[in-house]
Amino acid sequence: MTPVFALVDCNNFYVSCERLFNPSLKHVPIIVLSNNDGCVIARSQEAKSLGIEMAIPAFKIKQQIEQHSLRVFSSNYPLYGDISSRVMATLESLAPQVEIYSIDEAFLNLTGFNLLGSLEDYGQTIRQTIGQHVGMPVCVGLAPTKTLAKLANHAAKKYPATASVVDLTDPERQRKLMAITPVGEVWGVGRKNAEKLKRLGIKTVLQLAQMDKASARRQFSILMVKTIEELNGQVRFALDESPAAKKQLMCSRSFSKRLTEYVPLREAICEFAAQAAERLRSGGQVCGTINLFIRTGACEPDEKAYSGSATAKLPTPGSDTRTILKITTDLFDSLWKEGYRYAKAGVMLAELCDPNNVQLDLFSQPSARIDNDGLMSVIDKINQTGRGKIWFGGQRPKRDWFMKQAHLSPAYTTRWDDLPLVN
DNA sequence: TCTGGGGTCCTAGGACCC
DNA sequence: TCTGGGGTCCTAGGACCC
Repeated sequence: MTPVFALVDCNNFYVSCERLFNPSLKHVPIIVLSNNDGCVIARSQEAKSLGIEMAIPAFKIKQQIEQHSLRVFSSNYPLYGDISSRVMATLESLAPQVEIYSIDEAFLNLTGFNLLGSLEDYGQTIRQTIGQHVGMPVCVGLAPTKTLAKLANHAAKKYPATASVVDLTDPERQRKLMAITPVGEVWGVGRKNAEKLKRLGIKTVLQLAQMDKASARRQFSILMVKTIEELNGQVRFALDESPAAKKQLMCSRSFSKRLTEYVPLREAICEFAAQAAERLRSGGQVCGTINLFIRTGACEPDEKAYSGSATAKLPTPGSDTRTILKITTDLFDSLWKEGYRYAKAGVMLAELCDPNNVQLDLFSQPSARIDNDGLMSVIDKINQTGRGKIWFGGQRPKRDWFMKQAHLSPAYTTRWDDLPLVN
């Protein structure tokens, strides 16, 4: 049976989320900024047409923002996350197998799925259903492999004549599309490898599909070979419905201003460590090691630069904020150096594992293995009803180093006070 | 003044073992 | 003392994704 994968990808996802509850934003140019209002991470079609580039720092386009009355938003992840889960829930009702690939896209496995009409009709059904249930515009690409489905989706976005759905199951159609698509558009071919491929004379996707696999293995990696095979219709990347457990978890931020004093930086680091620990517990995991990094700014060349990183092992894997804070602050004391202007820091929890599957220390007492006094779960429960109700001594949530969010929209769907009103 | 945050996988090279 | 081959494990760095 020929495999059929669909890739459903939301159009300008963050921008579309902002528009859902604010109709005045339709048809006007909008951009959404990264954390700290740093750079552009989403653009409406109108903003793209104005030539606003992806990932450009906001300060560089100040003039364009004023000139074209661009509407600017800070990223609002509680809102985007909630809209995302609604889109995914709708998709789960439309296909037998769904792999949530990112916040705004999902692969469906439609192999052998009994469709009433054509694949293209089903793509339109998906679009209409998500439009009706959530109000989110999406594009759908259909093909025998994930890599080709990605390509089909790209075409559905790029060419209006496709009505946002492209069925790329026909080999002749695959060839035609691959011949006019630059190689850098392929899923898995990034900027570096696209440049390298071009130097080898491979400029289109079709040329990559026809590349000699042995030569691809030599000059790139096994991933490039798999990508070539996928472009030729052979499934090398299967649908993954239940992604593997996380292996590491990070909480890091740039500060809204440089930190030069010991205490505020320590508070920030404690905050990151506590947040990371909370996420660790919410995933039902424990961690074996903790890594801390602190560093100065990268974009001020005349400033004294310092970047420090250190790792420590937990005596036994755990997820207790008290333990994690203690180790993190010890690491901080080993890294801290006076006289620098710190711009960013982060805490990474690694060697994550299932608490029931922990490799025991020969000499550890069972009671010391897992945080079992119940304190953490009580704190988590309380904090679930509103962030930052309870915190530990070293933390100072929402201090002035906290990220800049000058253009934040309301949390329409996740905070009672922000519910939109209908008059 | 101002350039995100959070992940995964692959490879090369070194240490160490037999 | 020198040399060879084969293997594992770990780490750092790089590339990719969104």
